[in-house]
Amino acid sequence: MGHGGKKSAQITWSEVEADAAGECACAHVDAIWRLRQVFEPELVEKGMEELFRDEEMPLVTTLAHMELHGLAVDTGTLHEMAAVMATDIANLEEDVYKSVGHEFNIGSPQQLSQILFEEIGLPKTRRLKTGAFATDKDSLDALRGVHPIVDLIFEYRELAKLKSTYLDPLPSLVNARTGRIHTEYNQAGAATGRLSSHNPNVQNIPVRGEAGARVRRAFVGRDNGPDPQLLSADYSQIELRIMAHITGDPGLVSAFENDEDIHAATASEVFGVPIDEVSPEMRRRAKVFNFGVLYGLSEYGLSVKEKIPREDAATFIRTYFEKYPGIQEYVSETVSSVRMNGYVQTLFGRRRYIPEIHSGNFNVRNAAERAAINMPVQGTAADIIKIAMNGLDERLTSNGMRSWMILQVHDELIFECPGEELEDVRKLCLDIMPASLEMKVPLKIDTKVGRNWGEMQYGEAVDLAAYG
DNA sequence: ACCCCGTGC
DNA sequence: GAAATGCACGGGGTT
Repeated sequence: MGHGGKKSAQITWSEVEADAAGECACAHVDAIWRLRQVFEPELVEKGMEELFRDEEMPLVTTLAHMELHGLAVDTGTLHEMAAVMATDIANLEEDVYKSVGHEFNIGSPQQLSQILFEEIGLPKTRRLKTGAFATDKDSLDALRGVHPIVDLIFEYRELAKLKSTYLDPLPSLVNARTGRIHTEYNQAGAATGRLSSHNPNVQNIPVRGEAGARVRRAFVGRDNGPDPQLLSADYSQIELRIMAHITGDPGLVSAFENDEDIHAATASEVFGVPIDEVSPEMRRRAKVFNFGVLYGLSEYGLSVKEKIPREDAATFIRTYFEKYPGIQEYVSETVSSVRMNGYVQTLFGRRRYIPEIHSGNFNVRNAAERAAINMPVQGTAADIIKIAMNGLDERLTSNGMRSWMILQVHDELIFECPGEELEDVRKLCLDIMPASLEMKVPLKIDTKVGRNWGEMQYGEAVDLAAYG
């Protein structure tokens, strides 16, 4: 919904004369009808009319319901947090200036580079296009412990980011009439078929870290009372399950069929130990492999990220593909297919054209290959949740329920429910969400409930009676 | 308008 | 031999 643009200096419909508005609306309808004459045959020819008719068109209504209903935020909490954070940030700035000997703009990457690497003389990082040295997280991570200013920068950045991106803008996005936040979803914003969200972007609200979790707690149920009113249902490991389904790789499929911890199972395979002897470090590393393969991670990228010799990274990747040969096959077949056809597609026929695959530029071409490898997986996940959203919206409406689907965060749906409907909505989710696609592996749904988005407890474990 | 950086999945 | 993990949005600095 919405026009999806970032910003526009337009007047609103309420300021337009009724006659002029009618004229304009008719012109739109006429234009859309003529566009249909052009695009409908193309959809048919490409085998995408079902995707369009049964998935995307119903989603227009579903998203409209979500946007119009909106969600409640506790603006009091946001304002308090912003005030506390302002003094924390001021104190950190003072500490930084004292450490350097003078004031400067910590938020300016150029000035910060000058201070850290020229004035203080810290070991230089990679050079940016601008000539300055990189001050991003990974670069500064290597300098922790070298000088006390590094930790101060990290603390400053964390708080400044949260305040400027979330705490300060959110209260002003509360609609005066509804008292709620009404994000706009862009249905055709992402090249893979994912949704995007803006005004505000509800798909990148912090979740990690103590300060970040506090921001999430400001997203509350309608009454903002002690009783849980929010229900979250998310697809567990949906992209790796799709990878298992597409590739049919026996190791991956059997891990999911047996409901194993997938990263532990991968660690067990790659490191050659029984699954109950997998150490936390081995599991963490296997998780990097599993996510890396979805994005086309290279041996160089792995060696940098894991701080291991390139040869070791190469060995890991080779072993990984030996254990999951179906994945290796998928990667090479996808790349040759995109070269041949010029596009890749999801299991529902959604296409992404990638002309850069023929680029003469090595970098551009490699990036195109990685995008091609990722799209069918990420895009099929997007199709699956979109179809589920339509089913859920339809059922919530036809059942006459008072619960609302209010948020989508790629693999997660959030509902605002009267307490007595929580259990019914959970059952609807468990019923509908896995049903979008018949797969070689189960689609698993985890559910949580809570009084706000930051304090959610896993479904089965929660005794709803305890909440009265 | 672009760059850098950081948040989410 | 290059560059080196996919998809978004937003704040703030700089030009």
